[in-house]
Amino acid sequence: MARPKEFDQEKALRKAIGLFSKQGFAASSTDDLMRVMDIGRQSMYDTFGDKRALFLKALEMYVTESVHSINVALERPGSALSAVQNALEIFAERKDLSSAEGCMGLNAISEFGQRDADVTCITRRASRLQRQALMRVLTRAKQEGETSPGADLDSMADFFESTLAGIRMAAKAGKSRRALRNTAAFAARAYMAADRRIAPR
Amino acid sequence: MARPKEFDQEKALRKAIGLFSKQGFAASSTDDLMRVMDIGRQSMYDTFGDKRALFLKALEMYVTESVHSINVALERPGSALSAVQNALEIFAERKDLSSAEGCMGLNAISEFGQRDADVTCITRRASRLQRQALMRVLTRAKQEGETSPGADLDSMADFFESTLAGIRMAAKAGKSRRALRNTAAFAARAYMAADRRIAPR
DNA sequence: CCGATTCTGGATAGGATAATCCAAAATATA
DNA sequence: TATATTTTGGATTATCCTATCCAGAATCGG
Repeated sequence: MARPKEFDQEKALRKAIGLFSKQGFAASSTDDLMRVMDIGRQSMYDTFGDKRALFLKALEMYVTESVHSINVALERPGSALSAVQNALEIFAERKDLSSAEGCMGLNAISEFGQRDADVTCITRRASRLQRQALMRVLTRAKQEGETSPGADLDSMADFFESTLAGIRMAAKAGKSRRALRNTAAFAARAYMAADRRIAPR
Repeated sequence: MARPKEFDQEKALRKAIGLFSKQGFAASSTDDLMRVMDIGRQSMYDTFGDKRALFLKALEMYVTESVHSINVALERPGSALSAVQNALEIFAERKDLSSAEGCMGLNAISEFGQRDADVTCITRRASRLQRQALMRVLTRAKQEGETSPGADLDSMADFFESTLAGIRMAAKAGKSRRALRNTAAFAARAYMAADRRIAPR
């Protein structure tokens, strides 16, 4: 047989995620990528294809893990609304929320908008998965009487997603961990307090 | 004397803002810029300096106007909290909130993080101006008894800023105008409902 | 030990890009 | 009209970047 690959593909991808998160796609040269991934040029092209393919693989991996970690929190047993609140507060503690790294998913949306079909496909699929989990827990909250019967779950979901994005951007903008925590806590409380006042559709 | 400049610098800057908002700094070539600004290469370099200087001028103009328009809404006479709510709802209607354009300020933060001192300086100054206006109106709300006496104004301000960022990103991610409106409305109501529950520092 | 495959590293082609230079046309004031 | 300055557009240079190619070293199974 042949010589086996010497590097850990997953680890290398994580390194690439780190660089892309910092610098975005356009500003990350293949030389930079080689350096942070600590592999040869040939290995990089053989294993991941070209720079764009590498970016898509990295993005896929990032958003999958990101959404998963949020959904785990959302699916916590017990009070549904508490799970939502808790998910927000856990989110504000994530270590990848920093000015240096930032969220690769948001960066990708920021850099490509909706112009790149492949990027959009990946982010939208992830977004859909998260939305589904969110709607499940909100529906449960309604069924169990934690929200008013006429609560507008879609608006609540929009607001939740927007809050996450806001926290991510605040982190990238250099806000302190304390500020992120405050924002999440405020949103979490606001979340519970507000639904009572929302008119049904 | 000499021949006067034939193009409107401000208009040209706005065109540049449009392109940078769409594509970011790195992905906008000088050829692209010339084309959208509809001026010659020499005129561009003579008037604005190099690409980076042009970007900084465009960013400066963008964030100044953006913050100003929000602050005008925040300083509306009458109920202070209503002004805050109204500012959110007006914001959700802004025409520059679209998947195609996006917010140039957020794009810049996303692309450069805190690594570029000049970019950071511009965005931070704008952010500070907005924060000041926000704190003024929140302080007034407190003084006039619209919030609880122990309301945590800093957290409220953090939350407000985060909400704006969240709406901007939602727009860039392709959400419908309707979703943006819902998010703003929900946040606005949440905003009023929540402060009663926030513990003082 | 041998053959097959992969790794490493450097070389290189090909294209895009930023920025400068240059010369001719245009337009203001004196 | 004459002069000075700017505009315009093309040509140019030098650099950077992506991606491929190549050759020798390394490592596995048989």
